[in-house]
Amino acid sequence: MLKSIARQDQLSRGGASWLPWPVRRTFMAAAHPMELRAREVLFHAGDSGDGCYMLRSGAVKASVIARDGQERLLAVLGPGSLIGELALIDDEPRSATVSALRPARLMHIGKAAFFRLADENPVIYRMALRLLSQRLRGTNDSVVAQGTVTVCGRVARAFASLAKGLGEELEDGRIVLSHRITQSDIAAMAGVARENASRAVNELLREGVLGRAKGFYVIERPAQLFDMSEI
Amino acid sequence: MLKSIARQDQLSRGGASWLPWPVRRTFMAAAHPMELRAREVLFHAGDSGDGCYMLRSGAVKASVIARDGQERLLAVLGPGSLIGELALIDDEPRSATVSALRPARLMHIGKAAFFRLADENPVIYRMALRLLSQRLRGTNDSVVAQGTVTVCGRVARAFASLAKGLGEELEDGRIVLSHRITQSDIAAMAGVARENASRAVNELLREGVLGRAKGFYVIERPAQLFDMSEI
DNA sequence: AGAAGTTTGTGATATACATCACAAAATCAA
DNA sequence: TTGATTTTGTGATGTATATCACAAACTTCT
Repeated sequence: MLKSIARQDQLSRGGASWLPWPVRRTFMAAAHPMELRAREVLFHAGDSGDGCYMLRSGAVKASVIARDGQERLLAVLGPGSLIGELALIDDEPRSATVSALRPARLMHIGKAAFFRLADENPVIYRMALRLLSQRLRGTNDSVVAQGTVTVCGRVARAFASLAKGLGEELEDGRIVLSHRITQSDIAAMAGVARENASRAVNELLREGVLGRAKGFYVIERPAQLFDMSEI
Repeated sequence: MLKSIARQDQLSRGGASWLPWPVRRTFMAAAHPMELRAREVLFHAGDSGDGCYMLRSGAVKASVIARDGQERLLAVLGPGSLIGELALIDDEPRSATVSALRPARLMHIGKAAFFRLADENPVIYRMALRLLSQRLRGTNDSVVAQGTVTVCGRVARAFASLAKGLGEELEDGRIVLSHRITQSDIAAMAGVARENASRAVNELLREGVLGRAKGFYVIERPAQLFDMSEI
């Protein structure tokens, strides 16, 4: 029997599930359901954006294209994740491109509705602050890691991030990433060349930290992986 | 005559100055003034923290020590900046060490007081969300820059960040960093070796983007510097 | 099933950057 | 001032990682 990581650790996915039930219902009532086909783009970096999204099912990635044309994956997000909240809050353009890795169902909530609800229920503001706060801790860590951690460590971090975003924990503690992930994705998350991501992944497989099952990556020893990811 | 960059662009410093005046007065009434001597530590990464601080005068740095012992500067902050808001919001330990670069005056506001005031004045929540949102955009950019931008570009980014944190704009548009900054600081901000920071700084001086006056760095061509800092 | 496309593995080479070493210059302390 | 300390500049060398090249192993499509 599978238990989503998100269930234990909602915050890391930015889920709204822990909002008090009445608030949550009002919130959902103000939101509109929508769907994305695989590879469909939700929005592009630079777009002006009204509102944010909550991912109900499926998986999406947030990425930016650097000046030199390289794509860098900022995150791979699974069910429960809040998406596009930056533009909602500060009226600046979308900071990243978000697209579906596989068919996805989302709820959209507009800016006006969001702030109206939040003004009535400050718990929503608190939730949003916590979420951004957690994300900021994560990116701060990434900045430091990028400069001090070796390729293999950064690849380990990429897997740790994937585990948080879309991992499902088995009873024995192992974590399955039930989505086909290419080494190019890993490379784009870790910020390394694809060839070196390949070597690092094999290193992790050889060490037994990582495994494969039915074409999916499995984190065999989460504790060790997370430890490698520490800065 | 000097004009602080913060005056034009409060948000980038996280200043609360644009809060409606009545709210601002209530806010300040709930806060306690305090001082730091040069080099004094406000808090260490890992400390538990109650409340946050607003920098009234002076300058502080936020840094983390990576696993390998390297110090990485996340930011150098000037008057108007909000400090320590992450631990305030999410009850986790302090994410970085903050210490004074020179004598500093701050206001401290406790967690309970902050949330009481914010519940009464949602504009405070909105301000805090905007602030975190802006910071998140900044760190996201840093992550991408770290992986795709060359040493000289990252050093340019460090200067751009310093300009936002404690720059003062002259009438002619140049920006003075009225604080003694060592190349080691630059290196720690850019995430490069000190020797290479030295070479990059001299490159920028040679190109005329950067200059020196009375021992302080001057950004001679801000537009060009900011352009170099784009990802 | 077979062709076409994509992903992966791996050696060889190139390169940006770190590290080392040390002297010159600037700053600080008495 | 003058010695001590910190900061800076710059060559020489080392190393991790990017880049190139190409074949093998998978997927996907019809």
